[in-house]
Amino acid sequence: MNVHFIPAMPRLAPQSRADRRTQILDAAKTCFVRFGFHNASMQQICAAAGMSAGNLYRYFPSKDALIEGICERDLGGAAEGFAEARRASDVLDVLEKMLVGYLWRRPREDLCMWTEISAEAARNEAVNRINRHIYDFIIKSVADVLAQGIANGSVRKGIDTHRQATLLQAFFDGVMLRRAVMPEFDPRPAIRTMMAQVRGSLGPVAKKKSKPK
Amino acid sequence: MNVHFIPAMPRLAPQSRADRRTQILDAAKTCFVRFGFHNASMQQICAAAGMSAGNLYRYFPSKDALIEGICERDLGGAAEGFAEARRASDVLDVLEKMLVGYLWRRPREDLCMWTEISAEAARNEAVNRINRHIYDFIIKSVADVLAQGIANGSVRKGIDTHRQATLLQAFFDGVMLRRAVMPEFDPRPAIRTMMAQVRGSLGPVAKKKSKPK
DNA sequence: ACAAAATGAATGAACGTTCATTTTATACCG
DNA sequence: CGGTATAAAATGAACGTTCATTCATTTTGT
Repeated sequence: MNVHFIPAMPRLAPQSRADRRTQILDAAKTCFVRFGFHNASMQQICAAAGMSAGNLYRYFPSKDALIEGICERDLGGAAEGFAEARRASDVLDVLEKMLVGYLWRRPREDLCMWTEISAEAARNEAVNRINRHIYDFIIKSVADVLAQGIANGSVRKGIDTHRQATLLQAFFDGVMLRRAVMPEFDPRPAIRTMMAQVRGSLGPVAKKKSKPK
Repeated sequence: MNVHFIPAMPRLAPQSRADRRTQILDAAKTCFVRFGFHNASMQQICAAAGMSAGNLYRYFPSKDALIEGICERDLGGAAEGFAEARRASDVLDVLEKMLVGYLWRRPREDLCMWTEISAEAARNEAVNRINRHIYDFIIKSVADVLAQGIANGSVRKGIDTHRQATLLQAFFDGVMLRRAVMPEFDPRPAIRTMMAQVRGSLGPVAKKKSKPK
């Protein structure tokens, strides 16, 4: 029995492990959207992933871990978007485009998923941490974009970028929730109106009402 | 055994039935907030209501019915608030006060509850109907209040009241969700900033930038 | 005497997770 | 090349709970 020792063989098909994980996350996302986080059973997710329960648990230690996985993946995508936005010449324009991109062009399932996660975050410690992480990232990114706008003249000086980011974030969440609940809701008019108002108060100075120093 | 017949006695302590129902709804609300809709067990709700399971089912036929009951009750409360708002002289002021009232002064548990219901509405037919009913009512009420503002001069003419209502509603939902998830979040600065921007675009005409006809 | 009100143990289904087992793929040796 | 050893990959039945709902029975109020 005793064979030499540690011949070792850390075999594992090079990228196969990552592939399996995305395959599982895709299946989980589908199930969570369709049935909700609590009503989706692991067996359903296993079936959707074309895989046995025992094997799935080799890649994710629990149902909660699946949410974590999904969030991390989506967050990565958002990071790219913001990186582009910071390079734009009119940042309010690009913020509006991003809103439309996430709230309208994205498949509605994603919005349902995020809504689900937000609700879950109100009482699930682990999910709450993830949600805060995402929130902090978005607020920071939007504030950065606005600061960039101030630097390049597309946004008025002296505004509180953090507070404005909070505002836009709340609007985003509200529309997300609405569209998750009402598939027929078209968020584009609301987005256009919202950004028009934001431009009114953030846009480059309209030269008016200056207290002479 | 055969006693006369139908001596009948539709006894039931006059208001007792309604009392029991509110008692149950209060208990259910507490549990839903603390554990979430799916994780709250009927046995917990029964215990909180000080009542056996069998008896509870005499008043509500299912767990879903409890959600319906809670929604209907809260909707009644909101109706009163809007009725007052319509009588105000500065409607934007009163809308801001209502936002603070619902998003800050109200116990956070209510916000958690509504968030829970919204998420559930994304996939539960019955809850979705209720949610739409509430949404329609709020949009209509806010639009009415704005129309009243136009009538009494506190809101600029020519705006699209329905679209503005949609905007405010989305903002409301977003803040609700944020506060449900982050107990320490203080929504008042965001509300103040939001309403300042709304005033900028809806307030009585600031006499400026008029294209001479 | 009687029915409404209330009880709470029982029921049966469903769930997340585990584990003893089998399959698959590769590395090593002759 | 072929055979064997090895461990990773994968299986799926089983486990122990938990839960919404029911119902035979008792209590209460008139």
